[in-house]
Amino acid sequence: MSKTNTNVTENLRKQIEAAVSAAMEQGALPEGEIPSFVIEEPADRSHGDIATNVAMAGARVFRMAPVKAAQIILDHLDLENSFIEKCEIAGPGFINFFLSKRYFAAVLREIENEGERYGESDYGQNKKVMVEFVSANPTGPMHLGNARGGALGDCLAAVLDKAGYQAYREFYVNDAGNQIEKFAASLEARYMQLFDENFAFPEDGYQGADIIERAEQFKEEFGGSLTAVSSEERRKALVDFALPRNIKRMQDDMAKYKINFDNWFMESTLHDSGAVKAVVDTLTEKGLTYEKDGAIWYKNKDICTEILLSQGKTQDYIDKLELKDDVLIRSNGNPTYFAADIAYHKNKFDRGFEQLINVWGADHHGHVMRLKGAMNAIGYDGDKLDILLMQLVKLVRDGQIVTMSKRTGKAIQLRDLLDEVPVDSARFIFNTREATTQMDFDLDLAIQQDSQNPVYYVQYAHARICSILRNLEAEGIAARSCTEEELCLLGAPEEVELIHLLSSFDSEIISAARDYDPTKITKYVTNVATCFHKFYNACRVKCDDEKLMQARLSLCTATKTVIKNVLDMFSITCPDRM
RNA sequence: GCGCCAAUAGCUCAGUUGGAUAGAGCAACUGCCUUCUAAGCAGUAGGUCAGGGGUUCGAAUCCCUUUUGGCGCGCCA
Repeated sequence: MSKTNTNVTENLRKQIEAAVSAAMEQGALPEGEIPSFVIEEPADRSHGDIATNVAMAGARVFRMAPVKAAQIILDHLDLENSFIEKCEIAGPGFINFFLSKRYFAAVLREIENEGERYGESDYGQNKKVMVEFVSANPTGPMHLGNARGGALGDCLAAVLDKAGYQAYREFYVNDAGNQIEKFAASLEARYMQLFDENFAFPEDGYQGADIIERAEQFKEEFGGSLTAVSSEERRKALVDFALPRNIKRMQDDMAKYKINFDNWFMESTLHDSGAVKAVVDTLTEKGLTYEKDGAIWYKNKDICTEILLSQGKTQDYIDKLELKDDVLIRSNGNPTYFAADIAYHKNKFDRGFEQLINVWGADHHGHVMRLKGAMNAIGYDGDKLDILLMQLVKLVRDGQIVTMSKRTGKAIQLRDLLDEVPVDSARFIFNTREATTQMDFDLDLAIQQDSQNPVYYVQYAHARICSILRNLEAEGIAARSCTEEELCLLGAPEEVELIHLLSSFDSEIISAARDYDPTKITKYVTNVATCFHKFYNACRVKCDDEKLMQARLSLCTATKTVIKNVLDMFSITCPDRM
């Protein structure tokens, strides 16, 4: 909410509580706990600007019909010096409040004063939050799921910043471990096949065409020099050649997608520094590991059982989960991804982040509990690690679902998407569906540059406002600050609805930050655009009444500010004309 | 088998600390530009909120259950 809005709501809550207390003291209501109640904006404006269910929520305590209790509360309610000019009892016992026009004037003046800062709040108390997202394997090109994760993660971080957190964007590069071995073997096979087509390709190798391309690039630059050396040397040379190029390609793609990570964190640094080994030693010292079949195992079952019991789950429920222990160090001496991940998240906490958010594909959900548990096990707070699970995207083209597969090499890659779809469109559309829901990405629609594409609808509202301002300026009419009296001329339903919506901008931001859900903001700004278009059709800005015209110009400017603040926040262009 | 996520109009989806008559867009039909951008707006039509049970003043929303779909249960990541 705008500060104006917040103040009104908070004051009203206190005033209602005071009224209930007073009624109880005077014996008009039976003594008891003040019930918890809601203050909200009714869906239907004829029910007022603000409504509360206090009388219904307290029906049991008050021991009387909600409508009667509501009247008693109203009798004890002191609304002097507030923005509320009228209240009434309605329906099953709601109390509806009607705001005075002075309130709407105050909202518009606040937006004018705050400008590009409007929408910010100190909700996050400047806490350092890390959002880790995309973190695609550098063994191949990024896919459509990475595109969704990128848009969601980047915009989530933006929302957190706006809500008063210090958000930090990080990309974790898995440049070590098993998949790099596979990458090496695949590269080697593709390289050797350029000289001997019968050279065997590993069964579990990466089949993508990009591997062949890298092998060909190496051959172009260095010829067949690697055919004569040992397999070990050959693989190392190929990985040293291909990996930095793959990482560079991911960085280029992310830059094109307008995502700027604060840090690209290399998994290999955790192995090189001994951090992975150290964390395994820590767990061993705590008695949480054991050896079996030549490997070192982590007692995941014990740790998770303890956590689940503390959450009130039954032993029966836990037994059904069939929790398993996990390997930290393989019998061949190599640490697992899991071991590195524990070290990585320890490292994040050690860098001073108070809250960690990871955006993961839903296919990793089996990994969530064990990682949080491991954080607890090494003395950190697993509850400060939140995993946002994102359902995978289905790509639709010409009404047909296109299945994605790295192995077939036929999948649509993030790069293909960005070649075809405008960045604005991709960033916006990926933020129109909650992370938890499966999403069909309609490629034809996203490419379409017309009104069906939601981002154009919002941008159009902004361009329209700019056009109005331009036209009036050409006639020598400049927008100016208005007096409260002038702003109180705004009273049409379309004007009131729009102001209401504008006033709730920072509460929308806070709500999106709290729920880790940036899609709330794309929905919100779409709603702002709709309300503006309705206002535009119902009320002419340019008119004979100079004061009314200026008041409407103020409303236009305030709307422009909110739309621009949202689009800027999401790194989506905000054109002045279309 | 066990677990996680989902199911709302013909299609794509909104709709949470439980609230008043369940909403948009697309598709169909009807209107609104000699005045600020028609990439817009207004209206008509379209519903067993997957089925069933429960909790209570009140359920799309919370609980149980059935069905359907996606995902996961590795010395992969």
